[in-house]
Amino acid sequence: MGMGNLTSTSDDILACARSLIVAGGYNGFSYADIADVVGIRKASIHHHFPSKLDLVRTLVARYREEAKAGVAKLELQVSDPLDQLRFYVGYWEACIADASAPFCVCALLASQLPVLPEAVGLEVRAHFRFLSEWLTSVLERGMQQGQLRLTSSPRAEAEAFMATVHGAMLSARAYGDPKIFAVVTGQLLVRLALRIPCDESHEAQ
Amino acid sequence: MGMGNLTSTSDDILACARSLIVAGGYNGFSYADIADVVGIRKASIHHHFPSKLDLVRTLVARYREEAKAGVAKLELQVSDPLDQLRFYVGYWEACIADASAPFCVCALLASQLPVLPEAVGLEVRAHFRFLSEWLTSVLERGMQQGQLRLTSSPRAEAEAFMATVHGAMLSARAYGDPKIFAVVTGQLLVRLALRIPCDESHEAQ
DNA sequence: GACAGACTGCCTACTAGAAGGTAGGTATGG
DNA sequence: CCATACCTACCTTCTAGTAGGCAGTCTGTC
Repeated sequence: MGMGNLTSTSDDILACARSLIVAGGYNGFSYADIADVVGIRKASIHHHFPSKLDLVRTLVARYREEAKAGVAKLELQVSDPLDQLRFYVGYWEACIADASAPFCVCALLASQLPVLPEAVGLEVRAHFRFLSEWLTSVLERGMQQGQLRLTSSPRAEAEAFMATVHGAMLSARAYGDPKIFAVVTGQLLVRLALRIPCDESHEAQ
Repeated sequence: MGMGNLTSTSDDILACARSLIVAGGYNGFSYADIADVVGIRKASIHHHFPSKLDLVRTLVARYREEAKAGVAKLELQVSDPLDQLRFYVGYWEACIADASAPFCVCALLASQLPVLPEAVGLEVRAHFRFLSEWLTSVLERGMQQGQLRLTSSPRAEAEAFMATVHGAMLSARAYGDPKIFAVVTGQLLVRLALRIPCDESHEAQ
């Protein structure tokens, strides 16, 4: 077929697999699960993605592309470094609140890295590096503009930022309470913004 | 048999299952995997733990007991709140560095909570609550003693602390580099300790 | 102290179902 | 006519879990 459907079957498969991975990781779903949801047969999935490895590698690669596109768009639309961080955190806050995608695919897969096919592991690692580098650049710029005050190097602070966001996703899931994500990440932002002078003592949400 | 072996077979099974879960989660291992490592047959594992649910529930329950015992011991041996946090972080730093247990069992299981048997999920959630409450009490005491200066409530700060530690485990695994854990958690401790006055500007590692 | 019975730990052998994957067919449309 | 998309039917291997046997060990009773 010459395409035409705005959402092709292979897109449906990828979207379904993504949400299944977000729920239970690489070994937490099967082709049968996808077939049930998408409404096709197992064999048809193999037509689009010969092996599970192909499916997940493609899925993560696409996820990374979307992340890169999202960041690029953010860089264009929002110039203020602190606002960029706010936007990034707010994006996840919304995803977690409406349960549409309550976890980062790569963060979840990273937790099971030892049992992942190597090709997938490499994609996952690449996402971490990308995110870390972007956050580093944002923090660096915020520092140079005197808007953010860091207590250690931009790189180290970026790693801490990323780790805290991932940990906040985990806690929100563990407690079954989306609000905990905002509680944790809110402090992150306040802490970075607070450091403008060293005068009055704000109280964080 | 009247016991006697310091390490019984069921202990071996639990220890093996724990390390397999740390590597790949609930669906990342099978009875066959355990049988291979422990050197018994699959059916013998069912003799000790009728179902996988039994095995993992027991394993997590024991893990929680160990954690509680560890914290109780820490409370006895170390009185200084900041030192307690240092010790806690140092414990994990060592586990990650020597790859003996490079992830918290409950943190890993929490990431797959949606596909976990409910009984296991409840144990996992209970661990998060326990850890959060302990950290809250430590931060609260440190604040009262004027040793730690918090920017938000002890509870919120405890959640952020826990999230950052878990996220640091994840990053260490994603990068395949134990050092990243220390880089992230080091800032956590410095930040809490730094806040004694609001005078000079230290530069963290 | 001998002995039956129960219990424990582990075994071989098996099951039903689910896993990922293949072979080969059919309908459709450029 | 050929490629795409999907199908039915099948295969192999792995999955958790079961049935039943066998050797040792602990216990109570004579």
